[in-house]
Amino acid sequence: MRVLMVEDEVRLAETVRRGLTDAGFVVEMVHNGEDALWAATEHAYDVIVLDIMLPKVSGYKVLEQLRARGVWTPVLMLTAKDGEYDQTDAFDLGADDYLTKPFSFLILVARLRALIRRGGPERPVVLTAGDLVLDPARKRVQRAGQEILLTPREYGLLEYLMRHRGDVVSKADILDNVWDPAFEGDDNVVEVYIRYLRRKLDTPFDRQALETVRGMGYRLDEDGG
Amino acid sequence: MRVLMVEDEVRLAETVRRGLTDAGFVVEMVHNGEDALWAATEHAYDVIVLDIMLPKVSGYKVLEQLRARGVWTPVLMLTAKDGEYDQTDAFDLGADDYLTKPFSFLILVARLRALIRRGGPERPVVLTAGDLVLDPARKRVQRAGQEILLTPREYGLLEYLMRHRGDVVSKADILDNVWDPAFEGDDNVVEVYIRYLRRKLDTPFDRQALETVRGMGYRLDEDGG
DNA sequence: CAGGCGGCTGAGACGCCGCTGAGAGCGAGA
DNA sequence: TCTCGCTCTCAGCGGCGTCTCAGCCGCCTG
Repeated sequence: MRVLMVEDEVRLAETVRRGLTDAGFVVEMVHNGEDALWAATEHAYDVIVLDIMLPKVSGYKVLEQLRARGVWTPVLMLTAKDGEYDQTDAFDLGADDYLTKPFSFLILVARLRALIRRGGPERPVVLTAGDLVLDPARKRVQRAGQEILLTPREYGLLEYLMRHRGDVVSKADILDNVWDPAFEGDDNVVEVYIRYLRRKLDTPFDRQALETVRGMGYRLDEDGG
Repeated sequence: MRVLMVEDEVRLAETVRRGLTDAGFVVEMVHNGEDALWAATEHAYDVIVLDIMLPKVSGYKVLEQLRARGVWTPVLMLTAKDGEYDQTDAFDLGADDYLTKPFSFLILVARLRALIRRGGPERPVVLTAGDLVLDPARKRVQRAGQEILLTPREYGLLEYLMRHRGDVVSKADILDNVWDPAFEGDDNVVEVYIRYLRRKLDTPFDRQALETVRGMGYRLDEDGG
């Protein structure tokens, strides 16, 4: 279970490394495209985790080079929501699977296992929390099997919360990741949209998935409340 | 498991050959269309991997010739995203399956296995959504058994929607994939053509297959509305 | 017990999104 | 050359979605 991790954000890299190690992977870490190319050609890995945004050589270039050199190790690519290759499906770049930042660590592990086990890609799956189901591809949300109609902003907020289900996320985090980065308005919008979600997801079902953690932010219950 | 590989890019050809050999295939390699024709008519292969961009005789011509000569070996075609046959679905050229470069090696192997095993393409030949039927080979569309006449642009849009039926596709996605990549105009064209399709497919039958998902895009109902 | 702060809520203004009809431009065919 | 069909542009509109605002509630602290 040897993993090559290519990621330049040191903080993120470190936490992921620790997590993967705990999960039983042997992790090799490099921080730029050049080292990645060298490591991947020199050693044999079961899977490569490749950030698309890298200094010097972009992740995409690395992948291209690897394939050109006959290295066919499965590659899971990390893409940023607002990055240069924003809209592009990472499959188009020849990756075997991909995740969009920010991503759930558990999902990362599951995907890596799937890549190693099946030697094949797995389409991004649906996110669940109890009887709450969100399908990113279809932009659909269900609670207890019943379809819930959301506006784009509501959907974006819920997707973010579900990708971090169980975690407390601050209003600042939410604003950074769900709203336009240039958004300059008040935190209050988040409160308003949390309310909208509660009206559609919690109240009608007499449940409480969206929990307020006073002074800290919000948490989406892993079991759907 | 005999594979005939037709590819002129020597680097790529070599690495793929090595990979396929490792995967247990017996690989025969030729580098141009003439040799491909000769080899394919002279020997029996389980599957042919055919690059569309070839010196002398194009991959498309090779395929045409093969079929004309009664060689029905399954063909997996390799297409480039920006190539001459750019927008064209390789299915339209009579291929049994195709991959766009750059491609995942694992997917290539999976597709080849599928082609050999099932003796047919991975994807169904005719696309359906309820009583909506689209035949890519014949460029024909029917609703409830009744033929619908579409202009090329309308057809292209519908085919794209049907290949992604059930998913929400954004206007940007549509523009990228149905319109000329260099198209610089307004999103509004998409709205206009959605309207045209609705007039022909939905209104006369009092149905609604084409759903607007405000702020996100459009979705073709899997059941035809 | 009082004050303050964080979060909740209802109402409402504004602007953007998508829809629509008309028509200009263009190429193919008569 | 004229006609016809297809593609795309444009501008007006209606309405939904987004966000602001002000007042209120309740928790926490001193």
